[in-house]
Amino acid sequence: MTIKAMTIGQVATLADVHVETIRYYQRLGLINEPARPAGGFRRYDSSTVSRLRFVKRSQQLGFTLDEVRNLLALEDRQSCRETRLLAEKKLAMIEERITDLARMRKLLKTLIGECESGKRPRACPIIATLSARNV
Amino acid sequence: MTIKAMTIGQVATLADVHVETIRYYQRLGLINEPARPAGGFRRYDSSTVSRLRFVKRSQQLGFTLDEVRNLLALEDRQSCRETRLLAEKKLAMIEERITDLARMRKLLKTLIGECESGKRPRACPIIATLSARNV
DNA sequence: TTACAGTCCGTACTACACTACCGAGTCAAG
DNA sequence: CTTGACTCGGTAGTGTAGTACGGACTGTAA
Repeated sequence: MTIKAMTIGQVATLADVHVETIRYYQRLGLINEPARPAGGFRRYDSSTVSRLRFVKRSQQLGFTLDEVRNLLALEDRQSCRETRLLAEKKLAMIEERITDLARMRKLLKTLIGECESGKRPRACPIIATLSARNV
Repeated sequence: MTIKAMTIGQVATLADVHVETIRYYQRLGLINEPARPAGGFRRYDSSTVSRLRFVKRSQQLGFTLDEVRNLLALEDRQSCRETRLLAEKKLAMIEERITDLARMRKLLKTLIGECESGKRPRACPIIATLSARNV
């Protein structure tokens, strides 16, 4: 629990983000901005680092920054139920996207397979399919 | 095979895209722009409609417009081998993306499951995981 | 002929998550 | 006390795929 007075650059290094990213998050209201002591540099403690890691982990789970803002609010309010609802919504979106991609994968595989096996000697099956009047 | 002299709006309707989209594709060089007859309106034939459908189908397969440009060039050159290579590259990208999403799905499911079963009575498991020092 | 829908052309704006750049100011080491 | 790295604050640009808008012009039907 090192709660030091760090500069923005040190926070950035610890959280493995760019300084500009921290400023950007501050503009978005994801990270709070300490008061500036009479023209000097702002000082941050390790809670900012934690907060940044929270954001990054949430992004890895597929949450947008807008959704992360909600998650952070829920963290503050300790609202487990609402958090779960958000997570369920995100899960549904991810599953939809996987279904889409699986469909693309299937068609691409079919086309590549036909190409390799040389089933259609004259025309390229991929181009032919893309040019077809109805798919 | 109706090869009429259509306006851009008619082409748009037939290809089920917006007029602005056609103009945008023309700027990108995906669709060629007929000469404008002395201040009048440009006229298009059905090959433009086919081309637009080619673009849309390619997008449905996950190709970006930049990649579609390549595909269109390959269509013109009838290069089956290069087309297949492009398709294989795209397939690999899609599979990678699916793997990523499957990982997200798994973690989200776990977290939601823990939340529902109330295994951890005090803290929300989702928030707790996002706040954790290491994931 | 006149009304009005459609076209032309350019610019600007949308979303998303940053990244780049600038001049001016500040902090810390030597 | 100087030097150099860092910070501040703001604006502007990136990539992707369009969408919106506005003024001027044109084509067509009544």
